[in-house]
Amino acid sequence: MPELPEVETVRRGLEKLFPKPVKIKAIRVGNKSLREEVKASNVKCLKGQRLRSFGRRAKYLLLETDDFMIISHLGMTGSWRIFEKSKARIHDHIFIHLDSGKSLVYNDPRRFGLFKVVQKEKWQDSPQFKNLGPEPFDRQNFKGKFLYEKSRGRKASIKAFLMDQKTVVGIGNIYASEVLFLSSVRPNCPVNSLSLKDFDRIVSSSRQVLRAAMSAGGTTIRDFRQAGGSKGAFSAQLLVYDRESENCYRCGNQILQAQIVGRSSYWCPQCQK
DNA sequence: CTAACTCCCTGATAGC
DNA sequence: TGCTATCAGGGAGTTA
Repeated sequence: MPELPEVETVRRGLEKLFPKPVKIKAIRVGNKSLREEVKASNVKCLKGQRLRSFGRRAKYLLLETDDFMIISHLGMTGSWRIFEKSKARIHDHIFIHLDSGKSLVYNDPRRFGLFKVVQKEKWQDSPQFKNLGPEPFDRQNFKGKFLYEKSRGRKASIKAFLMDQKTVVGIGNIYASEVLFLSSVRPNCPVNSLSLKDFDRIVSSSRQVLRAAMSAGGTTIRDFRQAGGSKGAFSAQLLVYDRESENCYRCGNQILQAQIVGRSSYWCPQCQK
């Protein structure tokens, strides 16, 4: 569910709701494991800490406290919500009770998400942050030339390449299809056959799509919710994703759908070559 | 190293 | 109505 725009939307929502540090009064975790087990003994150190800032790296949320960093990944169906009164819902797994009386609650039906607490200064040492590519809005490192050079001699499709977090972070299945539509490149095109010019377009389209999606508060197909509970409005602006057999907004041709390396992909056979 | 597959898990939906 | 099969926005582990 959550790609960069969704994670960033949650981050901004939390920042807006907690502009000043808030103290953690208590933390409670459920007994079902997420991607990794969440032990009460590993999170009890958060009691008494103040939540100071909300960051993001790739699709990971970084909740900074006085001495620790909470690393949170939403998997496919994870969400952070703020409640005045904590009335547990099904699939609630983590409750962070704040001094203000509000509670931050993590809900995740499929439990593909991640929640771990590490020493603040060492958060980048976590294995999750090894081998990650550049951020899409890092103009120094994410550019056409970088993708061009990285792709030489490779056989993967451009869609697999773009979704690989070692190439660039934050792009998942929805936005990969959208980016490639804007770039006029078919998702199954082998990366080795693309030119520097193609990659320049792919880079600028990536930023364009991600920026627009963030402005709209992300994309809700089914589960995604902002921290305040609203859905993401970018669903209404999707050009190809989830539009199989519908007409291309640009040329009118039918949008095609196929599995590419195991994921549903959408494209216009007329606009994308 | 790369690339393709499989699995983790629950819920929604389509088809019979 | 009720059953079964398939699919879903991610990522890690295995295999060749």
